[in-house]
Amino acid sequence: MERYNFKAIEEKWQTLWEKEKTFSTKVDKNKKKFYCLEMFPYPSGKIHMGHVRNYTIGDVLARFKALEGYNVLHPMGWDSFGMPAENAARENNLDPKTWTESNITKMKTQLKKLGLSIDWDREISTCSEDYYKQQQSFFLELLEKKLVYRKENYVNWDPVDETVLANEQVIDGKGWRSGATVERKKLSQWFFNISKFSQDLLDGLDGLNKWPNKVKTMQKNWIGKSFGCEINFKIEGNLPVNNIKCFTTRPDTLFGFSFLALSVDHEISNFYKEDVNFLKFKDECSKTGLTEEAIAVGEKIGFKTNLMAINPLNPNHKVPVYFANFVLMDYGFGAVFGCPAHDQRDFDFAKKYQLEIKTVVRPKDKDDSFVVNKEAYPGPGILINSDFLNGLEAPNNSVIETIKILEQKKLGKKQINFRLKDWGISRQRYWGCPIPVAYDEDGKICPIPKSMLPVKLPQNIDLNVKGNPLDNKKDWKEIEINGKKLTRETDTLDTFVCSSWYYLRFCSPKEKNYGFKKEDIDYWMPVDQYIGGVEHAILHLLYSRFFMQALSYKNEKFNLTEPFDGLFTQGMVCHETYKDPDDNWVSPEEIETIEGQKYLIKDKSKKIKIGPSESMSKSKKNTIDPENIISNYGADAARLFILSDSPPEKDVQWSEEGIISSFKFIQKLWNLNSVILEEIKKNHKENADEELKKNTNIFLKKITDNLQNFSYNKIIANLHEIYSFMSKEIKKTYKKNTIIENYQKILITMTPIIPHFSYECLKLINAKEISWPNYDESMLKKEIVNIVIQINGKKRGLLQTKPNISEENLFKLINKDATLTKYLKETLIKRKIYIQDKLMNIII
RNA sequence: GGGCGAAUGGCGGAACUGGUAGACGCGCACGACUCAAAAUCGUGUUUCGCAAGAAGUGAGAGUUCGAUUCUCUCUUCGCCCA
Repeated sequence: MERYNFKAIEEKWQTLWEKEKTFSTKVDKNKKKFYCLEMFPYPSGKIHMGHVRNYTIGDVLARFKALEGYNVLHPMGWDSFGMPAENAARENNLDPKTWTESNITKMKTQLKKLGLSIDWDREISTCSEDYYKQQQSFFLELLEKKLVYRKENYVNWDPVDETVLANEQVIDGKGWRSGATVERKKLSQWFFNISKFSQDLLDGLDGLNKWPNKVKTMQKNWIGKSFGCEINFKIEGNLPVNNIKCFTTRPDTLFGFSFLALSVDHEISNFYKEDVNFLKFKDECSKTGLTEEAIAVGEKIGFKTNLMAINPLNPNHKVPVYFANFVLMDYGFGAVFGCPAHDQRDFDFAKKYQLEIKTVVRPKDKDDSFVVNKEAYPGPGILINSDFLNGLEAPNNSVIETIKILEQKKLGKKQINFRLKDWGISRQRYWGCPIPVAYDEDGKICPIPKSMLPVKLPQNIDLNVKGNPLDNKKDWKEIEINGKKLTRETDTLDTFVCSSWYYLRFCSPKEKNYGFKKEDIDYWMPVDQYIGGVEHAILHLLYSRFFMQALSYKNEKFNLTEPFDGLFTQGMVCHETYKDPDDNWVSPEEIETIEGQKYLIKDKSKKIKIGPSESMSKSKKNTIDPENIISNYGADAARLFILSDSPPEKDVQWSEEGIISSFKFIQKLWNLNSVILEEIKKNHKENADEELKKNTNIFLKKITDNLQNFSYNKIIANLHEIYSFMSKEIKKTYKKNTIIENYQKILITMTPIIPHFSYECLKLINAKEISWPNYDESMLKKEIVNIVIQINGKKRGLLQTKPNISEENLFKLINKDATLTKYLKETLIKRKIYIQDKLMNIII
């Protein structure tokens, strides 16, 4: 038998699809649309297994929907701005554009080898002038609507490289490249006013029924709506300070108040500018780190002021005011009131500075003598030691009641607080979308006129200068508009901005006048199924949702609030990790297996230690190159395996055995195909029986259901089952038409998974019109059912009968069955439970 | 510390709304083909037991005629937030 030549066949079909533009799409109002989108890749130069998984999952869906008759939009593009290009360019002494574009070419070739049903005519790249021109125009639109603004903000500053670092570039407080200690520096930055939409973004989640709950919860927590109270504390002391405002979610614990804590950046710190001790303390704070996480694990330290804060509910109660490292300027007003008994941070702080710890909430199952001593009690309960608040149920009632009282006395007011902060979009880098504004001599913002867009990135840039390369490019920076001398903004936009609207661009990739065309959006949007990694569950998805809100805001023509109707988050691709005897990571390619033991190929005296399977990463050397896999086993085998071992939402373990097994399975299917082709030629006159039709029908139901539920791993099991059935069944004699008809249906269901192979086989049987085969509901009815017979809940036998047998008749059958009657002899039957066609449980 | 989720053979994983636990695959064992090996095909494979049978879905309880599935407590692991 001829071996399946995957190389020739895969290439043949890929060429054909490309030549005939099989997957190119147009708006067609007579057809129902389906927009299938996978998160577009960063063009690093090589695809990795994560891409293979992501795009295979999407492709299965896109192909399935197309066969079902939908007009499917399945595009691909490149998230092509960003730092790696700048770093690579610096290292290799070329420019980011060249590097990026050559990577795109390489990756496109690799992706095409996967046989994806992508409309490449719609390809977009965010670093193209064509794309960022439209982005700049959106920026100006948002600027007009006052959804973009400038403010001073702290950044991570690398004093050696003179550059701003992203949080992940700060490693142990040091710059990732220079190694210099990172400073906090105040810089004027651009912001999107995302917090304006906090409530809308929260409410929108309720309508997203096809999103995983997990992601919705994560977004909800990120937005972090909290209900509380703004309290204005009266202050006494040696400074001209009368009041300090603070926000709290627990005003009901005010009687347990024992200090007021301020952020070191609080405006009151201005009075301590010259205080050496305070400056020392401030320095100490920045050493322990100012991220919320560092604070939670680190020691709580404070700096005592001479101020006293007055408890608004009890004017005789005065407590000291501290600066404390665990208070952030970002939260509330940069001031919190401390109630040590019911907050662990406050508790730790109070212990350290010997402040009062007064219990004001008792758990419901304790009495009023309950006292907090070893650790704070943050749980629910009843208020105690709180004068007129005593007896209230905490926190629900007590918070509401306390706020009422504070409002009546004009000491505070109800407030909703959101954790979500405005989105800082300024980046001091070259390889990003230029922000289309300039400044006049007074520093006034002058938007670049739309007719002058795009503001192009300058070429021949020196990336080795300190700081932002654009800032050093004088001939670019200094411009003249309408005779006025201006200086360009040198910040570029965060790349998250590019990915916040790319799905709109796919609808109208070539539109010149605007980011998209209304009629295209009206037809294609929203994305019906968005597929990508869960690592983007918060930022990218939230930013995209915000972008829709922002574009729709005060816009009569465009009104789309949720971009992604369905969301699917796939799991990671993992692989075993290997180490040599000296504990160095070893890649799978450096290993040889001899009699079940793994050895280093270079030095076979060295035995390999097998570590746990972990997500593929270069640092652990457990990556597998998809290009090698495709050239050794073919795209179909790769697709088959990446889907087969685990449900798509969970992690999958890549293994040599697994890919080989998938490769072999395709060969088996090919052999079966040859047998079937022979059988068709024989032209039998009679049909063996109805088994083939019936089983094909059952198979169709299973596979259709599994496709709809993203149970792609079960589809592979279905394929194995139908293979095994067919290879036995084909030995019987069937009429030519019966074989072709059923086999064709089976082949069609295989096209989403292993398209090259299936289309080749379909061609060999001369299949013409290819659409998703429906199954016949009436044929699914069983003629014989297996009924489980349990005695006292234990399975004791299995009876085969026709469906719908009555309880009496079934019992008669049981009484004829010797293996069952032996359990029933001379005992009283107390009860019989009969589940139609499934089970009878006899209680004795 | 908080939130969410998970735990099933040697391994990856099935089991629809509570109703035959272990589909399908990997691995392993045996057999066929072969001088032999590889490849391929076939058979078997939860554990204990010769068998009849018994036990069995992280641990412990509960609800139920019946629990992998529902409830509670605990353990471990993962992810996110802090």
